[in-house]
Amino acid sequence: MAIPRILVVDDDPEMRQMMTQFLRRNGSIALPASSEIEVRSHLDGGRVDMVLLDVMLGDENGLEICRRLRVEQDVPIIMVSALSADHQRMEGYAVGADDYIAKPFNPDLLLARVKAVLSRTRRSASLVHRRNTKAFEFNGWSYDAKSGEVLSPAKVQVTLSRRETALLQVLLANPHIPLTREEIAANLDVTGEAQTSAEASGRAIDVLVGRLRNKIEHNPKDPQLLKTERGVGYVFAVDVAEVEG
Amino acid sequence: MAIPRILVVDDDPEMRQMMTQFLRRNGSIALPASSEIEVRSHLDGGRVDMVLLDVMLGDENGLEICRRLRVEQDVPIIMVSALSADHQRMEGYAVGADDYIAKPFNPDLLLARVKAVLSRTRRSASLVHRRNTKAFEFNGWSYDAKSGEVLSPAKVQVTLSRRETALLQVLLANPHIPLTREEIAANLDVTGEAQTSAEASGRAIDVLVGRLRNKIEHNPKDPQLLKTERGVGYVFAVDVAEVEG
DNA sequence: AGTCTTATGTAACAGAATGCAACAAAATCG
DNA sequence: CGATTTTGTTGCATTCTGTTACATAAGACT
Repeated sequence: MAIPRILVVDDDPEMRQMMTQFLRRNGSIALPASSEIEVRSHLDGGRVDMVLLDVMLGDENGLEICRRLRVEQDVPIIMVSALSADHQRMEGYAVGADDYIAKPFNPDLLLARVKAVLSRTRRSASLVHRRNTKAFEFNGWSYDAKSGEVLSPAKVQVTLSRRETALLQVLLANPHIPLTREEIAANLDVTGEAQTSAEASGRAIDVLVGRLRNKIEHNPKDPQLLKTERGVGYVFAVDVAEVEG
Repeated sequence: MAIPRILVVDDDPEMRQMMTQFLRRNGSIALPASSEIEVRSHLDGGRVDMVLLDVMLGDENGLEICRRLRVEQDVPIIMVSALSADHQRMEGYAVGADDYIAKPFNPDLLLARVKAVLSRTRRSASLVHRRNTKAFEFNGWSYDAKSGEVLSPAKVQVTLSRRETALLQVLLANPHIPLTREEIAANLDVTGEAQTSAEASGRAIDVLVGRLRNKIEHNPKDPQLLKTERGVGYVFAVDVAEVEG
């Protein structure tokens, strides 16, 4: 599965930030939210693999939200709360939560539970869904995201390093959109452990771009695909077609 | 679903009796067991919807049993233990338990959790035929967890060492998820002993990975299955299908 | 145009991560 | 116990990636 996307719902900004940051450091994409409206907009809009839901949300009630979501959607929910008395926990399970964690919690324990719930979801999903592999085509080139294979228009296989592959993926996801070096760097790290995206010298991306150009541009000195936007960053300047893998 | 059949595994007769009676009073069929052998005979023989597994079983280790069952069978497991410290709980989740309950517990809470896990299982499994034994297929290869047999796409049997088998199991359980060396090592051991898993040289996993590659990769120099995530660890980069065992 | 300033390209280097062969230690088996 | 297999350790080769320094290109301003 791809990187898990976790919706963190808490009305206390400090708590919310703590949790999102921790999850991000441990390889998830954490989406902050503080109200039912925000939760719904996320669930309607993009993919969300799990919801961490605080029980007390100011004037809203987490248990109530959980109950409603359970009826409408099939997304795993872990309740988080300062109320740890047994009957409180049972209420959590009663409204259909997949797990219930008492605050304050050990972050590693939270992570363990998140993983447990996710792997359960994954386990069952693998039996039903079929992962459709993605492949891309651009200007005669093709890139198979599954195998990581890159084929030139002449069907010659080109080997990209890990970082070069990541860059290509970022570009393919954003064709015709100029990206700053910061944006590129931020999106490159999404693989596994998110590093501190503190780019020391700032030129790393330039060099990386140069290396990718050497591999996929017909004439690296006069790039047709990966163009420079002076003063801004770089653009992938051709159309990208997404095809079945 | 019919009345749930729950396997209660505890070597303390008093505890076992208390739990089975409580579960029976609350509408389940409770099957007592006190050792891994008994567990297996039940799982092989009749239908079992869930296992309540004590962590300390005299000279046997509940965590170890859990880990083995997880690989071979697809039955929900709730660990039960007097050890409630956070890291103990994490160990429980780490070996794949669906939940972890500390003794002494409120019987009603136990019931709530049992119901939660069961409803989860029901939700996901209702559409598919329920199977007990596990076998896997990936890229033409097959692995039968029960017999430990590995067959190449050409149906040639390959012999893996114990450690190589363990590594393969860890990978099959986490396809497409980058695993750090620490995560791999932790999941390889779980001998129940000190979870310190102090990897002395840290390179043991690298070598192990290399050895497995030599056996299951078409071209070990250019791995298609067991790929390196530089700076992170390793990934099993193909889809894994669980098939009838 | 000519010059200055800044941004980008890139070769060379360095440090780190990984692959791997060879050896050593440990476990297994008879 | 010795023979065999498995597993961990070590050292070196290779690959990858960021940094640096300098070359080149693009504007900006006289």
